Amino acid sequence: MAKVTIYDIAREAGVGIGTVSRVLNNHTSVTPETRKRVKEVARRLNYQPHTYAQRLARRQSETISAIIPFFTNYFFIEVLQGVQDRISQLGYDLVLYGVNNVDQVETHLSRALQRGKVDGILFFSMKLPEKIVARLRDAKLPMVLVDTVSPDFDSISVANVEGAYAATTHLLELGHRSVGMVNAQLVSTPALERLQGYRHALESHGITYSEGLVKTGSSNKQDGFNREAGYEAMEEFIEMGPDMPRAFFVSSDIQAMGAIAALTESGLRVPEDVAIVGFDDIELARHMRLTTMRQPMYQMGVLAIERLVARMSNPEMEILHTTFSPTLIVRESCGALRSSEGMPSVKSKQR
Amino acid sequence: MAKVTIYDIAREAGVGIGTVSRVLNNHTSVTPETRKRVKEVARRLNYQPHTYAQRLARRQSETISAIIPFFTNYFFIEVLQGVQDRISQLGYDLVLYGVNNVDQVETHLSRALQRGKVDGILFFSMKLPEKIVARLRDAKLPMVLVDTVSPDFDSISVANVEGAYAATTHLLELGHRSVGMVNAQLVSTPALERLQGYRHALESHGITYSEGLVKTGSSNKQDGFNREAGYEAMEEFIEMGPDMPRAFFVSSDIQAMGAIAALTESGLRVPEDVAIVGFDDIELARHMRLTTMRQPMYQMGVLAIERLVARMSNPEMEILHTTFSPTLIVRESCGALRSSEGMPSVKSKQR
DNA sequence: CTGAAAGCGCTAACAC
DNA sequence: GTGTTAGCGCTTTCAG
Repeated sequence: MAKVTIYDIAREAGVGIGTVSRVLNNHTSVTPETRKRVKEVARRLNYQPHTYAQRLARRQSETISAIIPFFTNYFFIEVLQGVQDRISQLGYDLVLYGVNNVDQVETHLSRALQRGKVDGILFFSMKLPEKIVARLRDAKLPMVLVDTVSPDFDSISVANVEGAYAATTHLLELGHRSVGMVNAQLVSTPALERLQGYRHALESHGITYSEGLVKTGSSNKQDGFNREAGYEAMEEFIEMGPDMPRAFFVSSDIQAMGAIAALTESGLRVPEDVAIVGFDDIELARHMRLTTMRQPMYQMGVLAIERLVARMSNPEMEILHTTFSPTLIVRESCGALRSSEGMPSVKSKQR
Repeated sequence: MAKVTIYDIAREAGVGIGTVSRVLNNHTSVTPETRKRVKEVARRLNYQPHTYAQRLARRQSETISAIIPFFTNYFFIEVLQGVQDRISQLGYDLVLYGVNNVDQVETHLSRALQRGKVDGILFFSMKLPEKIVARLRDAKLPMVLVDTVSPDFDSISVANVEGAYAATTHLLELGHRSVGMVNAQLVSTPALERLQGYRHALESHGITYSEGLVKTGSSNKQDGFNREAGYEAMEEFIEMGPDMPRAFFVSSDIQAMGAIAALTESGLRVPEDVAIVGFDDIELARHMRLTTMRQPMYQMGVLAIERLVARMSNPEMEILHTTFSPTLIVRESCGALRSSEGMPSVKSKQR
């Protein structure tokens, strides 16, 4: 590999390195003529600037890091696409710190905090370790939170209350008077907020909220946002027998998968016997024809980068919290669509 | 943020910067005493080395980049976990270039090739642009291919022939004499190899291979590895009427999803009427109870990094191609499990 | 406009 | 052992 430096160019073009630097960085005040000559030589020599020499001299890294839990799966992958697209348009590099378990959060954050390494951080879907907050603040490193919130930093998230309200309302407007909820553990903020939205929807339709109609299941992996928990919760509902609601708002699509499995195994059909609305719109949801609340993941990623860049260029900017409204995606699981085909599930046809 | 440099430390500790550098880099030949003192001061001043100054001086980036198609979704996410875990153990940074469409491949590759930027590249699941090969070779930048192959570079991939053979054999051993295949476009190497394995399996069981029993569908997005193509292919089979095979090897899980939908919509049940075996073991497969060939994705990621690091430290090393054997995961879609046992519980199906 | 020179912060070769 | 001195390759004053 040619190890061409600006000195080589300077020599060849018969100018000083300062001038070379100027034309390469599109600075003003260089004669069109010399500019042309330098550019010409640079191309001929196949010059490439050395990334780290630039970063050192410019005192900025032109890179952004993302600390992201791998286990959120589809959500993160979609958001990441938005992040990636925007970031590369802006000419930044993305260094990824994927977190497989909570212990890695601190390690990775520390690395990202290494002096000069990154110009900004995106922190995803996890609660920010308290001990880090202080370090972060006096490191003065711009950071924006995605899918999680803290008063100290900018954030991009989803309107959970509103989304749950819309989901529940949809079921109500379909004529259901008894709507249950399969929720995740209340230690999780999204779970809490979605419960709120569910409850509000009920009440503003003149229906009394009842604790007995909200179940969580015991599997607490990922705060209950998992398939088993959904399965277990629905099993409990099924045990209620005839009193069981015929419509459910489930706090995540992945739980809805479990819930539907439980239903199917008990000979209950979706949506003929039971209507389901989920939350997230993971890829699975489309295949399963699940009605659900979609989060604008790609846009969230794009905005996250834009917000971060904005803060980088103006650290004194007021802290901004943006929430996106999820959209109701009507498919078949809620029964709103009249369909002769039913749900294309392997199991639903086996019985 | 404290902008502490080794000069500050040197002054405070009453030594030269050389000495400071030595103790910080755990070099030999420093009196235990001064070593202790320097470390002490460094900690007190909360010193952090400047990443890019180090990289410039050391002439190595301690970072690896991955160029990876986002659209392979689940596969890539799993592999990435292995990559991430191993990479951070080794103390490297991962810069990610996610590709959303083919045009980005070259852009991203060029960026990764920027002088000094990375010590090595991981290139995933896509065919390497010819024009790049040359540049890559004389950039002398170590690169390993994952899930794709080229004679010029190390690679980690999956034994497609073998996997397809195993899948087909499984169906054959279940008693099926007529086994069809839903394949992807033959322009894709994996598709070609999987066809080979299918054919070999047939022939070594004394069954004549027939072209009429292999269908692809017309949707050519991602070389036919998509849901619609699977759906279309299966529709064609269904039109065969009574001559239609009752068992199918499908070249990817995502196609299998489409195929199953087509079957279900025609009133055919899986596995009672038709047996299906897929390939990949994406997350969806578990939920759909799809029998399939699992690729050891996490390990592939780990090995990819190890291979890359090996090559970085020894560029003259002979080029190595490693193929992993996929494992047959028996679930319900193939009919091997007796349905009289009832539906397995959700939990028992978890990995 | 442009050349020379002084850093950016660290590593490493070289004397003492 | 340890201080000194060159770089690493580029950006950015500062004179002219």
